[in-house]
Amino acid sequence: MADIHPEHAHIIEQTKSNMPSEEVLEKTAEVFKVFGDKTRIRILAALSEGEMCVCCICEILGMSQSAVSHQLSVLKAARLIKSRREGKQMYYSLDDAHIGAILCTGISHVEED
Amino acid sequence: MADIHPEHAHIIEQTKSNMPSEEVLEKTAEVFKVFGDKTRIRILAALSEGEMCVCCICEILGMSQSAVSHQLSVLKAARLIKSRREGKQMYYSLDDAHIGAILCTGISHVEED
DNA sequence: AACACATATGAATAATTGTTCATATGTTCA
DNA sequence: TGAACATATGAACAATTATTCATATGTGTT
Repeated sequence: MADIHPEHAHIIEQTKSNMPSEEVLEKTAEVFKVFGDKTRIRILAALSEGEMCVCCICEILGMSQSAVSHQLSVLKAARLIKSRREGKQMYYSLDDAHIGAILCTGISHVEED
Repeated sequence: MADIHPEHAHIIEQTKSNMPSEEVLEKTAEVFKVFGDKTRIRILAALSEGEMCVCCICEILGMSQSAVSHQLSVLKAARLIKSRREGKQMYYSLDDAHIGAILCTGISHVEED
């Protein structure tokens, strides 16, 4: 690590004190990490159309029930989606409006340019 | 994969046709994946305070020059940051306002609740 | 040109992670 | 209760990735 130049000391201190806490940054990275997988993004994109059962998600993604279910549990653990049982089927949906907003922001960023 | 129930066929088709293209979803996941690492989030959070040289980033994060430089190159390849040389030093900054906005959205989501 | 400084990069390693396969759990219906 | 259906989950494997170490590249100074 290079030495600290005296003229940098100020900006270093100021930046450190303005940054969010390590805990917040860590949790933020964890949230983005969950968004950072193609299968999970596809699931979220499907659910942004409305609540859906597991077999529909499998069909839309063209993936195995097991693979989808594993990813649903990752999404649920991160509180990006919630579930509701109706008879034999489980219906999943986005946990709150925030999730759809984050997804849209990311998609917009990609679509622009 | 479970069979498709006739009453689900409609929602499956409709959802499929409303979803963004596979290419967009793939790229979106890639962008979020880059946000999905604590070191990179810390770098972005530091840069959201303003442009900064590598040695300052190292000092703020308390990490080795090599580790920081590797992550800077990941961020640059994903066009989340841009760089500018001034003498011996490289100054990095967020690539555009979008990046700060995505970061803020994620942080806000974590901070709320 | 030679040296010191700031940053970048290749190779290696350890850790994390997504999918598959097999099987378990929970629900409905006969 | 037993069979069929829908979903969940544990273990294993392959693939990806973040850091470290060593070294290379690029820039200013003498």
